[in-house]
Amino acid sequence: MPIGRPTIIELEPVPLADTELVARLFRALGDSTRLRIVELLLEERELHQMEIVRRLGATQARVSEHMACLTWCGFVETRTEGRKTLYRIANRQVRGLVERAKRFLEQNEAQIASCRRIDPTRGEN
Amino acid sequence: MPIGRPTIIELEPVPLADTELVARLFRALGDSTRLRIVELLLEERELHQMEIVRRLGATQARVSEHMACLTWCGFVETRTEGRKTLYRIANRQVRGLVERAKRFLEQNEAQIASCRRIDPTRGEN
DNA sequence: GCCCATGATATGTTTTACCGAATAATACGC
DNA sequence: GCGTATTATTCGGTAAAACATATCATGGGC
Repeated sequence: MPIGRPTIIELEPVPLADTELVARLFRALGDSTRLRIVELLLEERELHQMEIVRRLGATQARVSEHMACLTWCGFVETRTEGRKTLYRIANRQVRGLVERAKRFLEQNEAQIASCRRIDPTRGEN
Repeated sequence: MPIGRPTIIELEPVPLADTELVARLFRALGDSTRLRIVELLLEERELHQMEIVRRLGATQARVSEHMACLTWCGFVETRTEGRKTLYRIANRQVRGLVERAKRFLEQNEAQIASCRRIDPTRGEN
């Protein structure tokens, strides 16, 4: 390989990622608690768990489980410091996904808010 | 109101897309039946409902409901021709979202596949 | 060592929403 | 009009998964 500008990594021709897995990924971000955590971390760079608990006003157990999910799935990375576990967003793609969703929402906010299929009890706004 | 070019409706200055709504959007794509429909339409450009029913091997009622959801939320647009309703992807953003998700998945496939929090019965691969 | 702060896990309950089956509405051709 | 192809709706059952509560594990500071 010749020396020169960094090689542009050719993206594999999409290994046709099983649709079910893509759906799972969307579901991972489809819970509002998890998404609030992600947005918090996008703003704050790095937080430890109890701080997240405080900001969300959720129980510690709940946050712990969601952090495990987010970390396991690769959205978040951890680092230990003393007793604390510090969490941060794992890579740029996460922000990209969330921002794209927000941009889509700008044009479909009302529709999505009132879709009876998704959160039936709350629909009919 | 003066005569002339149609007024561009000013979108409200983004009511800071409530996180809950973003989560809802992700949930809309987080169902594998809906996502399969979306991917079908991304490939085929335009299909009517019974054709989708055939390809998915799902019941008509099920497809009908999911189409309603996708249309209502703005992922899909419809057009009537004779008795048939033709469906197509509403805009480029939809493809963008799905492709970004797939690209993310390329690096986290195994993790997401085995996340016990998301589809517990199927986990533990 | 003990204590306390932090985080993980286990259990039972409740909510969400997907699904199949049956039924209804609609529109077109005749 | 009648019959049929297409799409929509309703309802009961069920599975996924979020949640609260309680409990356990770990690691520092003293």
